[in-house]
Amino acid sequence: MNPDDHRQWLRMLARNAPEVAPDLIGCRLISTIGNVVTGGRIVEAEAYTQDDPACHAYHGRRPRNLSLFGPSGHAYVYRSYGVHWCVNMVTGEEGIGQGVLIRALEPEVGIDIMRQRRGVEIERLLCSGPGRVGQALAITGDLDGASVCGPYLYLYPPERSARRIAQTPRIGVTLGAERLWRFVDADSRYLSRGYQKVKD
DNA sequence: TCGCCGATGTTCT
DNA sequence: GAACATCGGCGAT
Repeated sequence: MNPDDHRQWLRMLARNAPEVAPDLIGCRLISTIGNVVTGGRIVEAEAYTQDDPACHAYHGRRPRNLSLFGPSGHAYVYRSYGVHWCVNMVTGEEGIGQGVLIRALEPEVGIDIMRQRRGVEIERLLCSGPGRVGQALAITGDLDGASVCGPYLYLYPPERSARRIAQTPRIGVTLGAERLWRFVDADSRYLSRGYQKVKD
């Protein structure tokens, strides 16, 4: 990416999460952990904002969520249910506390490595869920706050843009459930769950 | 296909 | 204590 494109890319991520999330659909997320390259296309993402009771920033800064208040263009990695590592893209102005949870990828790079890490053969189950994405890409708390411009995590713009994007309630969220901030590639086979079409 | 359960870090009441 | 931005395995339907 040339410097101008790079700056524009970072400005894209500095907008508010509900605007960034649909634009992340089709982007490529790559991890290079231990000299191994894995990743794929983002097909499912959810927005969380500071005034949203489901957001980890809602109750203010905590040791765990500091990176969510850091500069956009970085990752916020947290442990879910004490078991899984989930990755977010930090968005918005620095200090606000918002981001986009990456919920599913279409596997593209290092598929056999991801099979090993996941202990699963079926490609469809490699990255279809936030905990699965973390495991397949070997993302852990060590990457909390890491830049998405390397050297461990990379986020690339889509190479083609024509996608049908659907908008649904977020998965597993009770507080703030009325916000339709889950965005999916409507034609992808790799979603963590299907979606019901929202009435026009 | 569904629902329950266990694993278990962090924060809240 | 309980809830939670989860997942995989199990048994019942």
